[in-house]
Amino acid sequence: MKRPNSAEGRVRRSRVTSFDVAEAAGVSQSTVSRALAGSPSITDETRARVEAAAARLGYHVDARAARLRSGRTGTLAIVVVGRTGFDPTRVSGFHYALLGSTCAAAAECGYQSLVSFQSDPGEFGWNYFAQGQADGLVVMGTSVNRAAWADLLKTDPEGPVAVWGAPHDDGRWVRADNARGAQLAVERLVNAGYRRIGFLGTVDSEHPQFAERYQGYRETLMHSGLPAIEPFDVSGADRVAGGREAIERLLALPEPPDAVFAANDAIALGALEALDRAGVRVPNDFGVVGFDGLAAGVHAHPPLTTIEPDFAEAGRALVSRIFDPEGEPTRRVPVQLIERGSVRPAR
Amino acid sequence: MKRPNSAEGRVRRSRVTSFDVAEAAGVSQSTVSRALAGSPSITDETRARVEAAAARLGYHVDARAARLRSGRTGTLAIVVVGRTGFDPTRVSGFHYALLGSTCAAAAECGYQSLVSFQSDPGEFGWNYFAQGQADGLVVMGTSVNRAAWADLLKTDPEGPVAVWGAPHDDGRWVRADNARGAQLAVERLVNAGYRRIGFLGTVDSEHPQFAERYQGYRETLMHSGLPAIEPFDVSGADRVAGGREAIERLLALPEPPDAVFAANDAIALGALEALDRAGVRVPNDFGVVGFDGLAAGVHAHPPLTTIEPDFAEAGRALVSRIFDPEGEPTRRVPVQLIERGSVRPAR
DNA sequence: ATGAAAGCGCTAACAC
DNA sequence: GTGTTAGCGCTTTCAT
Repeated sequence: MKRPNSAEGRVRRSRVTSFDVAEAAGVSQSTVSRALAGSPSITDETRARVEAAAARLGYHVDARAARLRSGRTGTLAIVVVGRTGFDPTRVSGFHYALLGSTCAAAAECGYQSLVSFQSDPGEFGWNYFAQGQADGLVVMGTSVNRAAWADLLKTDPEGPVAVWGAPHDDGRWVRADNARGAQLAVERLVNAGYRRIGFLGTVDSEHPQFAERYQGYRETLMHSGLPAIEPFDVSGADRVAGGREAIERLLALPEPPDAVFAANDAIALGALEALDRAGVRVPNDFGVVGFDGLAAGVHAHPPLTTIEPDFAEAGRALVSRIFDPEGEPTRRVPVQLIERGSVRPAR
Repeated sequence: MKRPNSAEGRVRRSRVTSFDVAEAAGVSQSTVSRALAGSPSITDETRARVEAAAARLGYHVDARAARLRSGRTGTLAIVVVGRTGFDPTRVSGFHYALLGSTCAAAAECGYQSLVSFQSDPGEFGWNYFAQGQADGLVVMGTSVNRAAWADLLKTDPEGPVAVWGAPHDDGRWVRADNARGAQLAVERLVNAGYRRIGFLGTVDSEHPQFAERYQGYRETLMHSGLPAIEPFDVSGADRVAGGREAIERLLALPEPPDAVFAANDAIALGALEALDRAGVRVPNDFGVVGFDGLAAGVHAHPPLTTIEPDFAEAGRALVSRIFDPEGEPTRRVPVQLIERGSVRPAR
């Protein structure tokens, strides 16, 4: 049994290698590798001996060597895209939750998660494949960072990629079931007896998620025989402020709505603030439903009723788009109405 | 120039290697390595030639090989510890913020972040060093997960470790400046004219952070000539519910306090709810200060005044404990009073 | 079912 | 300042 790694009889090897385990277990080094990798062609008895020896010596497979040799990394790269010019880690609670779920989903598949927060040109980097750092890439973040999404599209890393939040449809996206969410939200408002239901959020091609929610809002209202209203624009980076301002414009109308479906929870939270300030009683005189299931909504006044995507499923959908590209992976993540308190009881 | 990696003249190499770049640039492979690694012993002219060739061929250093050879990984492992029995990714916004800041701090030092969420025995794993997966380990999370912290202590991974949230003092901790935070909070309440100021939070050896905050609370009150009160216990996994219940007990007292410093924002948020429900007007008749700077506090009713640690510094402190163990790294992260609205103006 | 041998692509020690 | 050489520790053929 040759041991190319070191001369026999040295005082102390710095690291326990598979050769040490092989020697201790009385097998060859390749048997150690196979036994520990769970190869079916190894006797239970041999495997037990190898495992015992490994445990005794405190041996652990060196991931660096395993990766170099096998070409795989067992790692999923996750990039969280923030708003240009802002601290890249100050992303919304929604993206943190989605990040967590994606890490968990990766772990379920035996993958580790390499996480990076990026918001500015110059710090963009999707090059995980060429550098042998990951076997897959998930990019999630705000659609408003045009530069980041454009850069991703341009770079087009050659490896499996899944995306949440991109303003473009390049076939790698996973999204909430926005149509269904809008339907749940609007039906709930209708059933509560609100009669003029508005939509808070910018609707254009750069906000496909919002556009889908608006579309669902329109269709559901039509089915209910109620009028859909032109969306109240919420532009600007600060969604909360945007929600506030939208409500101010809305209340100044001759015939203001008596409820809104907000394109997301940040907008809804701003709306709640402005309504409170204007003395409008929520939910009695005005209903609000958000979208995202933000934790902050729990402590709002009143607590925000919202549409929450199934985060665990969202993580799994992103991961499965990458590691089971054959299977028909979910692109639409199921959503749920979370009753909290910004909509009065159904009639 | 030998190319052990492949016979010359093969049809197509699957991967561009440093040998290809060397050939294209007319230098040796090791010069390519040095040039791209930024070695100072390479001429600007040579480096330029190498970089041009690398760019032309689309070459990128293979991290797997570089790591195997150098023994380093350029990676920081970050473990987020959640509550036993709960979804490991449903951790508080505080820990998500700290996670983000730590990733950012690691990136500042040129390190990548390998993130993992762990909450249950059986899924614990701190073994990043033996497996050659990371050069450092940051563990952060809730002190209530006894099993996790005990397991970390027992396993004692042999490599640089830094910790936030552990109930034990093993010399690797980084924490908020809890004493200073408590002082800022209590002084603010005193200046607003509240006269019976309570503390919401369990104070025992398993909650060193809370104990430090209580200690700071006591000392500041003494300096102000006001009475300190025995802490209102907040046990149970759900801090928000705990805060609610603590307020109920507090209000039932013959001489209830007229303000509280809550050991953290979750407790404070629960307190705010219970006060609202009881018809106590905050901040006019009752002051509340929290701790953590939770985003949810912004939308509470009223918005929660709180003590916020400098997250960016917290991340840097954790990372520097690992990568500059020589320098005297910050163990106490500075805090700041964030005025929001749950304390009335100072007199 | 196991062993022998061949590298994965790079960094670093050593020469010059 | 650059070239030569020797592995890092493993997985994976290919034999047997």
